[in-house]
Amino acid sequence: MFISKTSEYALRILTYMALNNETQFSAQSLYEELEIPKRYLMRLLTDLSKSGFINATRGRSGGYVFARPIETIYFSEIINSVEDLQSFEGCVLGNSVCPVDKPCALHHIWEKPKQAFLETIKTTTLADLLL
Amino acid sequence: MFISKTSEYALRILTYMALNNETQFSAQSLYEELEIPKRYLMRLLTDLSKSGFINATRGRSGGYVFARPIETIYFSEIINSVEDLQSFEGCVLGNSVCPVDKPCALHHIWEKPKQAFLETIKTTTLADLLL
DNA sequence: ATAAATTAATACTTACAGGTATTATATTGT
DNA sequence: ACAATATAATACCTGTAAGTATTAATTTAT
Ligand code: SF4
Ligand code: SF4
Repeated sequence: MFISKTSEYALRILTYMALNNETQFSAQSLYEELEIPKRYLMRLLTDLSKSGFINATRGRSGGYVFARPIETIYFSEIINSVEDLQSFEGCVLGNSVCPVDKPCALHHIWEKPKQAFLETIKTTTLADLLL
Repeated sequence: MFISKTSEYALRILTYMALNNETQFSAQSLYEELEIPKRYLMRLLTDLSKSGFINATRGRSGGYVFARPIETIYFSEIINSVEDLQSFEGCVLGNSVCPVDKPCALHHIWEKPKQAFLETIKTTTLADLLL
């Protein structure tokens, strides 16, 4: 598991586009490169457009370009736009409120890798791919 | 996301039992402590029993006890018994085979937190909770 | 023996993520 | 103007994880 399939798709799309930012991509061209079911890909693209990552232009020579500089687009934001990042924050055991007084041993055990994950996605932008 | 709800349940059950290993727990008593839908909990318990973590005894004063010393039960094994741990190993972008020649930048970015996560669950046992 | 208390097996239902289909809308080359 | 080529909106379908229901099997106290 880790992240949802839709998150994977969103990352795949935007990281691919980031390699040639400035360039305009059509849904068709993205479909040919990335292995994502076409209609689902198209729906996702309008979602990403609504989320403000990319701008869509319709019509004969339309397509998608980044709406913002890729230096400002964090992985956490991408993931959060298609699934709830909050679900990564909570208790490993899925307790919405911690049932014990002081943190159980499992809490500490999980804390390190969880923080490593969250830190990474919160501090890394699409631009970092090009380094 | 991170891990499935069923994994959360399995961990919640076994970590709770580990606090008083040797003790026998009935499904009823576990239901009263842990917040897991009763019937689902009961089915999970027989699954965990089949997986060899716990032994079930039926009948009037039946219940569940650990089938093995908790020093030998790794979190990875618990999770793997209810969902496929393999799905944590692969490419972040969900590519079954990596489409590029040499690791893309995202690969390195993800590698650290992923390894931290996998390392932890592979090296930690239920007994470590009691430390 | 019988009844009560437990787990086991099996099948069914529900909710939701993922995927598909259809129709509408916008842009542009001719 | 019109046809061609894009994206947008909306509704529907599907597969799977999660949850529920029913009945069977096992053990033990009385
Ligand atoms: S202390 Fe344990 S039970 Fe409480 S929130 Fe942390 S992991 Fe969950
Ligand atoms: S290099 Fe990039 S595309 Fe290839 S497996 Fe790693 S993350 Fe996936």
